[in-house]
Amino acid sequence: MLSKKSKYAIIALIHLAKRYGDGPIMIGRIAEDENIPKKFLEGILYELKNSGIVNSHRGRSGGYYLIKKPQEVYLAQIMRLFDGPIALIPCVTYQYYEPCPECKDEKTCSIRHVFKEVRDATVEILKKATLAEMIRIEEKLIKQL
Amino acid sequence: MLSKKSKYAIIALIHLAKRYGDGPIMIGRIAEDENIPKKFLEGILYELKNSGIVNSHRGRSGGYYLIKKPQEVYLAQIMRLFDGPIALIPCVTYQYYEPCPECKDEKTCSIRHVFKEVRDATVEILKKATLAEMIRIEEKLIKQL
DNA sequence: TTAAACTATACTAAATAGATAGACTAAATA
DNA sequence: TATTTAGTCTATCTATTTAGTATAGTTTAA
Repeated sequence: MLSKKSKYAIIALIHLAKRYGDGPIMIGRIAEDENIPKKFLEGILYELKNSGIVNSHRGRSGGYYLIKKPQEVYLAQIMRLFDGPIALIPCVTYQYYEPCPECKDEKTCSIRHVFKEVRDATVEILKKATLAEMIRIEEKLIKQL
Repeated sequence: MLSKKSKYAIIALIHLAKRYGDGPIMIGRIAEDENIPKKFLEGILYELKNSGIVNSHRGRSGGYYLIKKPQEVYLAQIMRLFDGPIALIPCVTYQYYEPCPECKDEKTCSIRHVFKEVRDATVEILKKATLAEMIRIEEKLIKQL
């Protein structure tokens, strides 16, 4: 399951992406608009800042804003930041590789083979899902109502 | 991530599927061959029995055996049994549906839309992955060595 | 100079994961 | 029929993670 941290991060980033170029948005504003506990969101935005996706200004009329372009931030990246690997078993991750302790031979492991397929399919979808694309999808869904 | 329970269940079921029709296999045998803690595996096989995938005989020469055909047991089913829904957010599951508390409008939610795609792609792969198919994949991988 | 807003660390409650313990029941066989 | 073997079933334990709160700052614009 996607953690609340990832979910809130995605929601907050979409919020910022919709206002890309408008200057800093206050944490309290985002928290209220998006129904996210403010204190919790503070920590999330702080991590997003440390990883170079957003930036902030302090003090009065401060807030957070996106520094990457909305079409350059994709969900896979955000999820990896907060939840770690996207793969469902550690032996098919690139960045967090670990062998399965009970595995007899990784090269012939059918479980690994299937979960690698799952991982590849998932990553393909989550790399296409940029913030810009998320906004586009929402607009499309609204039109269809 | 896949839980150890699901992983061990899949391994044990593949073990039984390879010996389908050979009569009961002891828990201790499976545990030793597959490097799974025996007591832990007991509980797992017990759950698999209660959900009608395997059956068992007690006493001397007892053990577990598959009652469903290897081509009728697929990974999605095993994972749902031990780990719950395959979807990454509860608003796109069929069997465990729950609305996201922070969601403003489910019908136009782009996050939901993308994670529904992920879910569908994952389920498609995990439904094809029957025990019979897992054995076939392993054989293919061995030949390729 | 003050209040709004971010920075940083630490803490806690609840849930879950991974496993173990132990008493019990059934079946085979010597 | 006594004994051994192996599954049955419930309970417990411990460590980790998750989700969220608390507190004590520091910056900066108005």
